[in-house]
Amino acid sequence: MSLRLALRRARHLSTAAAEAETTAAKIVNISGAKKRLRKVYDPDEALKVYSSFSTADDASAPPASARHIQELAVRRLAKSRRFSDIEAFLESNKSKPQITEEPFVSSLIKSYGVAGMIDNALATYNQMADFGTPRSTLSFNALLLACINSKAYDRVPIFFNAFSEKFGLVPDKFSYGMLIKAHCEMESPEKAKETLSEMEKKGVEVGAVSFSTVLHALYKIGRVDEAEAFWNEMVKEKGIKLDAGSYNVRLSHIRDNPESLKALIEEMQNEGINPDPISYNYLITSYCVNGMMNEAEKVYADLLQAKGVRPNAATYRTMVFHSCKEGRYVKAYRIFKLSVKVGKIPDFNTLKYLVKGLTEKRRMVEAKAMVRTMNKKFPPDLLKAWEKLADELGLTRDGTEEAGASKVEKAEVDASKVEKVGADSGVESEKAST
DNA sequence: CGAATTTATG
Repeated sequence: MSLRLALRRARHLSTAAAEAETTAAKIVNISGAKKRLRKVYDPDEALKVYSSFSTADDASAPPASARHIQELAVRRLAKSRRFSDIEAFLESNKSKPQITEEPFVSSLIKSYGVAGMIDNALATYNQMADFGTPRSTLSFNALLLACINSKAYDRVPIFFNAFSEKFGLVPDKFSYGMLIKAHCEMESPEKAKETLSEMEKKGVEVGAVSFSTVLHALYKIGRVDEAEAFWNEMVKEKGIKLDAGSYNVRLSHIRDNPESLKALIEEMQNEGINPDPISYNYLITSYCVNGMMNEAEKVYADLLQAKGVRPNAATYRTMVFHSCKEGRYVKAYRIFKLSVKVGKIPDFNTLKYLVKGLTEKRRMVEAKAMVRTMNKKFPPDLLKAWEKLADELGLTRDGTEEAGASKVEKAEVDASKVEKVGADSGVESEKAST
């Protein structure tokens, strides 16, 4: 008997070891690396995943995916403010043979942008002559994007003019799109509008994105009348092709009136444009803050049934928060469970609100289940605060591992029930017992 | 698979 057990255990251990070895040392497969990076929050681990992957295949893999993984790793490092590591890592790529390929250099430039290191991005762009890398709008746009990601908006028009002239590059709709974004961020919609006219003059297509960027900027600085006139001008006179994003900009500025929101969503459907999750989130939020929880729930329920649209993480967060606010904690808990199932879990503060509410309502089973679930799901930086919260609420015992402890706790709960028949505040006795 | 846009922080 014990031999069989031992054998089984040995086999189990060896598979586990083999698995650990494959994940740590070699990830040949790209989607595997991506999956793993999404879960790995330690920047060193992220770097290891990236380098094991990038050394594993030099030329064979689709380079676009590899570059995406590089940006993910840089993002993780930047979050921990490990800028010298980022520099060392990205600079080391400059000795690789692919440095003569423009997409490869562009990826380095964009990665520096993601890290907020705009001077390194610019230096890399200037080095391209030394590398012998050809220039096109690809690297030009990468540099502009790096400025935007670094929030160095004032540099965008400077680089835009200087480098397009110096290297004889013809800006495309993406270049112009980023120039427009920069002007909008610097609160000068006039210049953004001028850029739009320049695009028309040069025969570059003005699409929904560029248009929506300017529209949003106008609303944001409170020029509502001008925004509406701009919509009429561009849509009715110039026949711009709209998308859900354009309508979402308008929806975002109808806050207090759920009926108007609903009407505008119907209008977009009549125009043949499908509302996206963001559109529905505006409607749901508006119902919630105007005390129309049942209507909000109906939109949410329809969204779960609908084909082609899914609730996103913000949908679950809004529904959980406002259900809690209305005291509907069990309903909120059900929504939370679904969000876990689909991997779109609300943020820490929302879940804090929920677990506190469940505890106050004496829904201990649900509260403890929640603590256990999130112990597995939260990244390390949030896990500490979560464990502290669970401790304060007296939820650290999960009631299954230690039978004795859970019995004692159960007895205490029952006692408090008997003590205060009809009273609904069990919070104090809970605090006292911990 | 991807270049530029748009939510809510209660």
